[in-house]
Amino acid sequence: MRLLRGHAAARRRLSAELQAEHGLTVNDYETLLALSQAKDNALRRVDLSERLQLTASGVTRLLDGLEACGLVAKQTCSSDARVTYAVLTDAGRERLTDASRSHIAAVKALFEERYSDEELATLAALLQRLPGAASADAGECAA
Amino acid sequence: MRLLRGHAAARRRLSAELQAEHGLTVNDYETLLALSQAKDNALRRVDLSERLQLTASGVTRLLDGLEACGLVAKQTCSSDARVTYAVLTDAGRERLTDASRSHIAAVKALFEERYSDEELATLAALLQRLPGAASADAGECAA
DNA sequence: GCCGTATACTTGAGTACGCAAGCAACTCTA
DNA sequence: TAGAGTTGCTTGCGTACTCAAGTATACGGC
Repeated sequence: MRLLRGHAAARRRLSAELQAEHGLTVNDYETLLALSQAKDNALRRVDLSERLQLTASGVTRLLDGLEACGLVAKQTCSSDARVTYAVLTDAGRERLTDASRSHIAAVKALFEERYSDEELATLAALLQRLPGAASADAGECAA
Repeated sequence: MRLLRGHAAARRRLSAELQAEHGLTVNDYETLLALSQAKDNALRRVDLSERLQLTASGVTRLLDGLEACGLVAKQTCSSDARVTYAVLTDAGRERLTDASRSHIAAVKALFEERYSDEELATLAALLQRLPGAASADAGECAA
């Protein structure tokens, strides 16, 4: 547990940068990223909660915020009236692009400050096995 | 970032177990553990916040709870009137001992579920370099 | 076609933090 | 020894979650 504790500090640091420069939290950012990578730029709330490792209610409120900012929009599902998709708006895509540059650089810096390329690869391979770690990692420089 | 996301899930799982069985959060547990390892079973709030990677206010409120339960007590510092030590009470030590058995087993299980001994060692060595990761790890089976 | 169960989502209440601001005690400078 | 800065800690307020409970829709068996 203690070994994983640095995570909180790292995350906070990245979140603060993202917040200050683009008005996004890490979860906001990753939501936009997930949507940008998804088919039709849309995802069900359930799938987002899986990906972000949040509960359904967490996702509801996260999206509330992003919807209020106009970065994502709701969209109903024609085949299942229970689901509402979150879709990336143009504003959302734009914000993501803006944020990506500095965020990716920040993540890279954080890790390269401490690890060699080889070590990073090892870390990535191992951490991938923790519960909830997703597989692909494009757009986030393998971190 | 995504690679570290499993951390949240793992932590939640451990915290839930600890909570259900012993009425402690992970931070409660680690506070007791830190005190038990400290000289005279006492630590300054500042040192706890460093070790737990919390802000000073977080520590204040964390200790509020533990003090209310009688697991730690306040103690003034003779040489510096600003500092108040947190000291482990007998009840606190007892609770820690109780909780340790199942918690250590749970942590062990969580990691061994996913990693070999060798991989664990590698992981430990690498993660130790993240900001805020402490060095020694006795009493927590290297996780 | 109806009933039980499962799924998708929202809402209310509670919690564990962080940040900013404040106070008191210490230390350094001159 | 007076001020200026620093350090240790607490408090008020905001936020991002969680869990439990509720609603609405879907779907399988009979």
